[in-house]
Amino acid sequence: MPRITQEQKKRNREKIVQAAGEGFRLRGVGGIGIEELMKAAGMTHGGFYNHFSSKEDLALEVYRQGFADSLAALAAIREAHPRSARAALHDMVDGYLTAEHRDHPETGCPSAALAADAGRHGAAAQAEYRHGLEGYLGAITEMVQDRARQSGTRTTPAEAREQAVALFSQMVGAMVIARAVAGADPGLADEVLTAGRRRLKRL
Amino acid sequence: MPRITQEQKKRNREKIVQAAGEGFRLRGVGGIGIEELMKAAGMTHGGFYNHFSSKEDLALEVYRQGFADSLAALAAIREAHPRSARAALHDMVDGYLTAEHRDHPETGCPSAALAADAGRHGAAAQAEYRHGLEGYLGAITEMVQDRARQSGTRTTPAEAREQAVALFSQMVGAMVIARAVAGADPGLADEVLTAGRRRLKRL
DNA sequence: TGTACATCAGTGAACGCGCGTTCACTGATGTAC
DNA sequence: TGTACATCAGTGAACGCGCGTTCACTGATGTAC
Repeated sequence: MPRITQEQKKRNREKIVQAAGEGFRLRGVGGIGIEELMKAAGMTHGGFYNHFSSKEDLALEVYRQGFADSLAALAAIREAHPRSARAALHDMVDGYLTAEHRDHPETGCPSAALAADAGRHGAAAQAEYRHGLEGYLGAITEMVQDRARQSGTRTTPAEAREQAVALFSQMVGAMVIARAVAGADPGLADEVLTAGRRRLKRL
Repeated sequence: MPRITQEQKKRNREKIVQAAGEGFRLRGVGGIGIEELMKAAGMTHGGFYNHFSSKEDLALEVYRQGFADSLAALAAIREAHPRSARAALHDMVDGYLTAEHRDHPETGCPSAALAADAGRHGAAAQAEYRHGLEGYLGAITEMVQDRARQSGTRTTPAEAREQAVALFSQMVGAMVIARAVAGADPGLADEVLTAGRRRLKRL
């Protein structure tokens, strides 16, 4: 049957990245093989190297796209609250620390699902992760600054940044722990998410 | 040369758990093989199954011992500050969110190094992790209660527990993120740890 | 206390298996004229 | 616009490799008498 259209090739590539985005998040980069990923994308495994030079190369693309998606979602939240960064931040926290997000790592935050992997992989993976995280932290920092401005509080850029970093750390930590115990003790997992939500909204 | 003393067997088992504790934390449970672990413990791989029924069985023992060590370390901190739970909590945070801990996962907190693995492994691993975490959260909750009592603040047990859960989530999240970016951007990693320390000590 | 023997911890080769990657092949697509 | 041919994306078999686990073997230990 091959050869196929250039557009079809592009679509196939996207399907591979999509399948890997979900597979890597669910089971770790090392936890799912290329054969299974390609099957999920609707192809056989041999063609993988027409799209990527290696599995690690695919992982980089997954990080890139994961952060791009997260940033887009954050931008949508901000646009939904043009007058209140405080409301946007609350929405962000409430959307993040949910049972839905906990039970579906495959479509969720790349940091919560892949940060441990990133730390263990090569320099390129760490660089890609760092770049994505920096962008995400930048967006949260802006939200914190906007909130301060809107409430008339005086806040230095360094303070806003520090608050954003701490806020994000807490969201990720609560999600990682909630997922680790979700199977054995859903009540404890809920408690972890609730504690995070309540504390973060008290600011 | 075999057979060996019963005491020697016990010591060999401990060496395997020790090697696995470090290897699993550094590279994940799936990231290091039994042959390499046994070599690090000073043996060849064939004897592994005289001590454990499977690799997963070894992972359970690593969780168990990791939490036991963490709890013991926490108890030591509390004993060093018999009159001030506040000082003990500060010590805990300052000891946890350090570059030293970030750069040495192999001897550090099991949650920061293994929680992502725990969530992906079987029911037994999750149950073991849950049990260890529950014990650790209980100890932190006591410290928060002590602090409230010592400062004359009125705090319900539920509030203390919630604070403990949120506090621990934040410590773990900051460490996971700091480790993910440490190789690519040590400055950012430091910033994450510092933001966590400052925010947690402001309570 | 001394002797005979059953036990069993560590050794190292072997097992089946799945992994990431390579490759010869196919035939529709893209292109040069 | 039509024709001839080079390109190349997907296929499926094959590669070497490392994994978790098993096993026959060895010989010092533990035990029964």
